[in-house]
Order: sequence, then C-alpha cells, then structure tokens
Amino acid sequence: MSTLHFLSLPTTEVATGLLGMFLVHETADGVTAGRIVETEAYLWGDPACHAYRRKTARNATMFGPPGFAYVYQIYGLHYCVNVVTGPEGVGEAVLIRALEPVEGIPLMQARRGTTKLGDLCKGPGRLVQAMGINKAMNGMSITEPPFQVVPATAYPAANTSFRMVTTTRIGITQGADLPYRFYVEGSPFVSFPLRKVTGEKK
DNA sequence: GCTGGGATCGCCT
DNA sequence: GGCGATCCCAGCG
Repeated sequence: MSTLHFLSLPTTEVATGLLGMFLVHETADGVTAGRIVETEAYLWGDPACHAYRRKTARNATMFGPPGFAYVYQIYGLHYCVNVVTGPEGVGEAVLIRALEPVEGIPLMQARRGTTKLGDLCKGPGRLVQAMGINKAMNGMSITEPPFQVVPATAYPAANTSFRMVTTTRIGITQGADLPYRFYVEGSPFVSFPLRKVTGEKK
C-alpha cells in the first residue's frame, strides 16, 4: 500500500497506523528524521477540530485532499504539524505530537538549543522546531521529498514492535473526553504518558 | 473594528 | 505545578 493510499484511510486508522512510521524532512542544513510515537485524531463533527465550524483561510488545508501538511500557529508563538486526512471537502487531520529522534540529531540539537535527547521532539511545538518545519510548509505534500511520512521498513533498525495506548487528547476543552490520542507504550519520548487511559491494544 | 481564547513551551518556584 | 509570552482569527456588533 502506498503512503498516499494509507493516508486516505479513515482518520483514526491513520492516527494509529502512523505510530511506528517515520517523519523525514530534508533541508539545506541536513536531514532530520524521527519515529512517530504519539498522535491525535481530529474528526469531522468533533468540536475540538479546527475545521468544526466551517472552512476558513486558516483551516483551508484541512479541507483539501489527504497527504498534505497542515501547519498552524498556537498561542502566538509555537507551531504544530498535522497530516491532512479524509477526502477533499472533509476537514480532518492527525496531529503529530511526539517523535523519537532517529536521524540528524546534532541538527535537531542545534535548532532546539539543547542536547538532551528527550527534549528534542517531545511535544508538537518542539518537534516542529527540531525538524525545521515552518508555517510556509502549510499545504505542502507530506508524501514526497523534501517532507514525507515513510513506512517503518525504511528504518529497519528502529522498527521494533510495541503496544499502543489510547487516551483522551491533550490541552483541549471541547471534546475532552473523546479517546482520540494514541501513543507507543513505554516510549520515553511521549509528551504526557500519564493521562486518562481509555484503551490499549496491538 | 474589537475582543477573547487557543491541539504550547520554558523558566520559575 | 504555575504562569507569562505573543499572534491569528472567529465571533459578535
């Protein structure tokens, strides 16, 4: 199954399936890559979803076809990156919340201003900074270079089995009880391991 | 045309 | 664990 085909699956399947896959960004400064260890799904009809009310200039990317990056600014100073899912016309996406640093760690350290491995990509704003993602990348394809999601098979050394934990999402007020957050059990790179756990599988 | 709130982070205690 | 930084835009008028 191609990456684009995978990203065309229902949003919660994409959110869970992205765990263990890799996010790769090639820039003039070098390549950075990380294993996705934490995601959140934002669905149609979900009050926490940016596309809940209607299509606007800010959330327009979410209404486009799947396989593109939705980058937005939060709290005036941080950025978050999502993978757009759902068919064109439907505003759904998966927020990437944490990565395990895999490639280009010195570059991540320089961008983040810290050498501590556990602080490089733990949290949506941090991973955006570590990967060199910026708001100009809103609407960019996330299935081909220089910015792409790649299957775990691309990094066999880091392709280890894991169990998935399902919890409620972080930092939202609307839809706070919905079980749409997923992470790799036991990973030290997950942003908030302790949270209301609603399920576990895989 | 104004106002308030938000899918966060880092520094302080 | 608490709080300040700081900006885009939706909602209302």
